[in-house]
Amino acid sequence: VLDAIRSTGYRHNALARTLARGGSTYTIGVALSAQSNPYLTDLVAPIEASATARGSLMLLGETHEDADAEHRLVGALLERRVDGLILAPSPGSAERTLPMLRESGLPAVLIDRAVDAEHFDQVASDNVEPMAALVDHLAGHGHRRIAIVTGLAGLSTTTERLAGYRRGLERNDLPADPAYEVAGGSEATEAGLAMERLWGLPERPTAVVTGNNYMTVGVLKSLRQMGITVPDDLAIGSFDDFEWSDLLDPPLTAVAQNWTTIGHRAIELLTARMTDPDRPYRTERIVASLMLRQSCGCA
Amino acid sequence: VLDAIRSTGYRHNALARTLARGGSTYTIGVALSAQSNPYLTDLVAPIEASATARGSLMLLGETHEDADAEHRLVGALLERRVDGLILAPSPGSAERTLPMLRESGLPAVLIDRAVDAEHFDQVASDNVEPMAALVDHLAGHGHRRIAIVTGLAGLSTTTERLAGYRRGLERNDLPADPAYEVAGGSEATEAGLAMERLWGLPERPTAVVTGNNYMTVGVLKSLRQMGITVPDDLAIGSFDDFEWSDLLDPPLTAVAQNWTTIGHRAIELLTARMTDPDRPYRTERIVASLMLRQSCGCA
DNA sequence: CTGAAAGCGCTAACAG
DNA sequence: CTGTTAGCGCTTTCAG
Repeated sequence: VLDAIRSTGYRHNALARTLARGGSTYTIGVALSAQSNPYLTDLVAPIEASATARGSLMLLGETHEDADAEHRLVGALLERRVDGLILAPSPGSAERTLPMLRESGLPAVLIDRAVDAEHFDQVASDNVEPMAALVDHLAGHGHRRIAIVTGLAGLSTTTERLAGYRRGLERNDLPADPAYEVAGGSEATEAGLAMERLWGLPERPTAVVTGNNYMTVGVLKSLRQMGITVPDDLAIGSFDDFEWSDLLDPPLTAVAQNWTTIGHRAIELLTARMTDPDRPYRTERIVASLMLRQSCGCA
Repeated sequence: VLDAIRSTGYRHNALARTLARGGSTYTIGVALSAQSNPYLTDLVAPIEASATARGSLMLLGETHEDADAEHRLVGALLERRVDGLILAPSPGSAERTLPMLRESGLPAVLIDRAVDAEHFDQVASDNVEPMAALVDHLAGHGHRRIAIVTGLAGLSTTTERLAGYRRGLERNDLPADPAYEVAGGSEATEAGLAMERLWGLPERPTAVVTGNNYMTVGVLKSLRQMGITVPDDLAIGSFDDFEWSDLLDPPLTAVAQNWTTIGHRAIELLTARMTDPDRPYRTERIVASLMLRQSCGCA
């Protein structure tokens, strides 16, 4: 019999089994935009570890930060009968994807952007306080004109980090100047342009904070191009850290999100919900840590 | 009827459909070690784009660079009836995974490490010539004692890059000194130690090349710790580039693998094989480009 | 052209 | 305890 198995090249059909059992597929869906998440690896590692532990695989899809693509993707995941879903909601998610997901009854947890605490488990970085702390630190170095390059409008992360920036200004008795809040589009090129605009201001800022890693790169490059010295001409603090930040010139002061923890908590919340669908929804905020290096003016 | 659909919360069952049709699952498997591939995003983007184009999703799994884990993973992928597989073979793949894969008849393409041109389509970087070119360049700067920090023994990439290093030495009439070939274990910490050993040599090298990005980081950190100035005390050239290499201090001269192209070609070869299972096997080598910056001694 | 029936590869609940 | 049968949710074929 076993010989026959060998010679026929027989393989168990997991699909048929699932269908017959009416049970689980041992597959969990992960929907996010890899493009806008360079920390994919960190985030996904704990998810995959936990998946492997229960004999599951990850069905990975790209949302492309697009409500439509996301809707299709989640639909496809639903049809493939994943046991659970981890989703980094795109802008516009709330219109169609989230309602659909809710009605489907599929255990799901939202990551990165916290958008619906009423109906979903969520895990995201605390964006406000760490950004405020970054401003605190810059103010502590004596800066009074601190600007920000903000991300794409409509993203909860953008809103929250901007709020953190303003909170930071306020509690250091610094005036909030709209001219110092420039849009960097969450991406390098636009952020570089935004930086040039800031530098062209009659009253230049002496320090700047950026809303994410891509914008940091854009700002750094445009600074280098303009021949501006960090931190002497301009101090800089980044929201989002790089793996090689201390090899940069100068080493970059940054807020490091704890992606591994986010992934970890996400998969924990997901398994919890899979075992008990009726438990109350939780939104967890993960602390992000301020990594003090030299771009802020520290020695 | 459509109302009923809505109210029942009906969803098409893709599994049942596949079973009934005996057709494809519209899922392609991707098996690699994310841990050892920081370029995951670049690599995966074209794969996912192409998958999306044909209405497929990616079933992603980790090999953990472990023959056993890899074997289980590929088995699970097979049972889930993926339409095709893209695999970055771990060391030891040839013992069990590749034979199994071969017998299964599943369209597959091997990436990153070229290990079996007889029975598989493969896509990998050209490792030899770019590494030799890096040595050429260093020799051109006048260096005569050029060392290498090599990767894990047994990996085809390690072997090939070492071969490239030796070819580079030879064609510049430089002697090959075994003391200058130190093992960095493909990972940062060990590479840092290897660098210290190199520096402790009676006849120190004046330049060093590294076998991958992790080892580059390790070497750079250990250099910084030892207070060695790049490129004055020691010139350095890296196999593997970083997204932010030109922001490093000094900007890093590196061989940049073209991961996007690798992913692109992989998915092309895969679809080609899916449509014609009997076509001859191809191994494609993707050119890697030498990015000249300052760590090599260029102005 | 609509409607019933068979079957995809399995598992679970039956008889024997 | 082994062997048969029904049925998971679909698609396809074949009658009506």
